[in-house]
Amino acid sequence: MTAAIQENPLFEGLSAGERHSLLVAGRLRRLGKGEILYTHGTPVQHFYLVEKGTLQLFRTTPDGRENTLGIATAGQPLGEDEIMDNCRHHRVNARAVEDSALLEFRAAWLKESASRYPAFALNLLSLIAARTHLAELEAEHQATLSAAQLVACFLQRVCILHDFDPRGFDLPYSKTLIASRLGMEAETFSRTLNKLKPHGIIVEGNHVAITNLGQIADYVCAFCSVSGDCPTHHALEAATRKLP
Amino acid sequence: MTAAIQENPLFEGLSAGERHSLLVAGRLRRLGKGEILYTHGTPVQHFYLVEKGTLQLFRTTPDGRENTLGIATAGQPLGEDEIMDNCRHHRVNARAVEDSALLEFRAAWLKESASRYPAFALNLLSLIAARTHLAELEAEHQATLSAAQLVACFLQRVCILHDFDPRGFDLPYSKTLIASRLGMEAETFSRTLNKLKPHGIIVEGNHVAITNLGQIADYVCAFCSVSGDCPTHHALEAATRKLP
DNA sequence: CGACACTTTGAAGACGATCAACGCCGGTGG
DNA sequence: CCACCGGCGTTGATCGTCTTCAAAGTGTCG
Repeated sequence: MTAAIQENPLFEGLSAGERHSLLVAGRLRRLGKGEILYTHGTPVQHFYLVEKGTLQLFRTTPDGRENTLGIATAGQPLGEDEIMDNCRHHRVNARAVEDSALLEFRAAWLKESASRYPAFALNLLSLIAARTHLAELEAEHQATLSAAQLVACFLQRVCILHDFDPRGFDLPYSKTLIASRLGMEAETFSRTLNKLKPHGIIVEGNHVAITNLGQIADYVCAFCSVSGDCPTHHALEAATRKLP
Repeated sequence: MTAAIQENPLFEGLSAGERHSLLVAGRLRRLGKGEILYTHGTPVQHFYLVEKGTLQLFRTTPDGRENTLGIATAGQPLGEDEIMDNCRHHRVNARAVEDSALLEFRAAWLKESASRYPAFALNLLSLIAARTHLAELEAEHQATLSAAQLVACFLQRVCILHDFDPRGFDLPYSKTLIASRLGMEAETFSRTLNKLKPHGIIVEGNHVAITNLGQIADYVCAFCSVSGDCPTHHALEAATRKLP
């Protein structure tokens, strides 16, 4: 049992005993790179917690395009929205983009646990509410920001989410996947990376260096409605201050 | 107390007594056209249910643009995401675009009620999960659909949401507001309306007629990942079948 | 070594934003 | 009663951005 599970905010405020009685219901599930966890249209049977690895959540349109909705890494829940929305069938596909491990629970377990432990229900509500906020923000970004601004915002989030050193880190996923996640073509993404240099982000190959937070704020955050309240940008500023 | 409140899905599965004990905590609040309910940055103090009228939820960016995130009409909850996400301060502004009435509850009431009544907590989870799904879908649409496709999808939703006759109805809000809601310029919106005629939607002035669902499906839904499962499009087909 | 996925670059084209101008309407005030 | 104004909606011309199509370089894995 990794820290990503044990210290998951979903179980905050529960006693060690309660936590244990919830977690024993989970079964370990391993996926190889490229393996499918579930596909659009199949019955919703499980709730998952990612223990290790990376999952791609995506949809396909009738005209054959593939659309990445999310990238789930260690600690992230999977399927909670479909279960709570009383979806019988999956709305998205989930695929491992690298060798991964998940904790698998029956779908009904989630609702039962929410009914039994009010603290768990509130944690779950908090988690889904936060996800809603992110999704709404993303819709706003897609509608108002340029490709380069989207990429800059994404790179900041990646850096914080994976606890990387802002001064230099490697992209944790392929550029193709990131481009798909951002709703742009791989060509546009590639071209865009070079345009970020004058705005405080240097990308060479797979390596990213966030060199000037002030420039990034002027270039991206100034056009986002969250702007001054952006937890990601603040976290980056705090992380940078701690460094020599 | 209107039906929009009494029959709100939020109270489904609760006894009449439980429902009453929840609703007595609400205070009626009236807003005139253009009046502000709350603004970005002010403390989150209340949860609201819209009883009548229309509210615009919007953000402003540092560079002075106004961004409409949502349009809330009768029956819709307001503020539940910010409360459940433990936001202390509002992330958005809310303004009445016409004379409106709301039922106002203390913010803490929402969490207390969710803790006390598991059925209420599950309804709340369901509601927020559905909202998440919509927000994610909207992000996908913004990233992949053209302006004309966005408008066509929106007009279908408006027709179902307000229970209009698909063969002919008037737009319930100003075109400026709709354009802002869809993240496009008013000029683009205006031009776009004329392009929809060959695809099954005729707009003249404020009047909309949805004339050919098959064409709309080919033009919009075929490029959306929900496509065959789209509840809105299905509802429209069902509504059309019932008509002479 | 060869197949194949990933990445990059170039050139052409489509699309939406922007700026500008005008018609329309409802309200205000003289 | 009419002149004026501001908000709204439409239309035209132009421009920048992103997609698309094409081609070639890079890397990995069998």
